[in-house]
Amino acid sequence: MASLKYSRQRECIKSFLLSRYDHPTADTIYMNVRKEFPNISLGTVYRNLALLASLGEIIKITVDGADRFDAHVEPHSHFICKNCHQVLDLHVENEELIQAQAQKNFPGQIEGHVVQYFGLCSTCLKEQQVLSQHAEAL
Amino acid sequence: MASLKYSRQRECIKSFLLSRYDHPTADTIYMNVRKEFPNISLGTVYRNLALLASLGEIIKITVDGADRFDAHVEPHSHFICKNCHQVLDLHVENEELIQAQAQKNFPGQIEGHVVQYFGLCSTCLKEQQVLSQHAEAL
DNA sequence: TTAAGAAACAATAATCATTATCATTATTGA
DNA sequence: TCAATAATGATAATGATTATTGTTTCTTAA
Repeated sequence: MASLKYSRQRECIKSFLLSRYDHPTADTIYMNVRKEFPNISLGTVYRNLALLASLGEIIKITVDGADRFDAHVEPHSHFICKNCHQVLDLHVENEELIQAQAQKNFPGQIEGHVVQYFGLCSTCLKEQQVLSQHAEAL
Repeated sequence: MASLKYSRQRECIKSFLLSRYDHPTADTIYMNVRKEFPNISLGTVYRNLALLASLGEIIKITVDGADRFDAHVEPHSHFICKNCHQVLDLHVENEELIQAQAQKNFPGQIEGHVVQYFGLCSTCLKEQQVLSQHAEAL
């Protein structure tokens, strides 16, 4: 019961995600998987993303707007640019220590944590600097 | 232009949020504010929540499901129970240090961060322990 | 005080992301 | 090969949020 059957669509979704490091949304995944399966439906994409996430084979990243997905499951954090909204990986040394620290004050059982950082990515930072130089010049 | 006008509805939304520590959703806020303003519309609630958040007077918490709101803006983190889905406050000593740590490896400009912890709250933890004792007894 | 302009309102339609339904197709194990 | 059943594609439904519209309420300055 509840046994899992192979599906080529699911395989394709997972291998697409493994090839990407930019945390695509369900819609982006849909657009790309359609190159190989022109008739795949968006519902199938969502269904398989939920299944893969429940198996721990991918990670769902809940952010403002549409959820994003990542097949690279080694622990790491994410940086979200408030200007261009791209999601970048960010590995922080010893970040996991905060969980033990948090557990000290907390009567429940902490099983995991996620950290999201916000700000300007290097590209948008440069753009902003250029703009402020222009403003100075006036 | 773009000056802010007082509104009793906005005041009511904010004072309701100040009275609560359980991070209600827009819908919960709507239900409660209706006690004082029976004709208020859900759109007004959303509009004012967005406005207050942009002013920094409240915080929007993006979680799975509906967004939640918090008028207690002192830095603190949140714990989300994976069983009952309630959101609890959690203050972690020195948590802010991870942001400097993260900046070390990152070429952009990190301006903020949020941490969410997951697991079982103390109530659900106890329930689960009772259940597993019953299972042992069989 | 009152008329003009601006901001906020209530009501509701529209949008967007996601989930559910259902008839059909694909996979798997006997 | 064939029966059992999981997965699919198409599409309807849902839930959260945003946008639109016409009306009301403030504010301000004549």
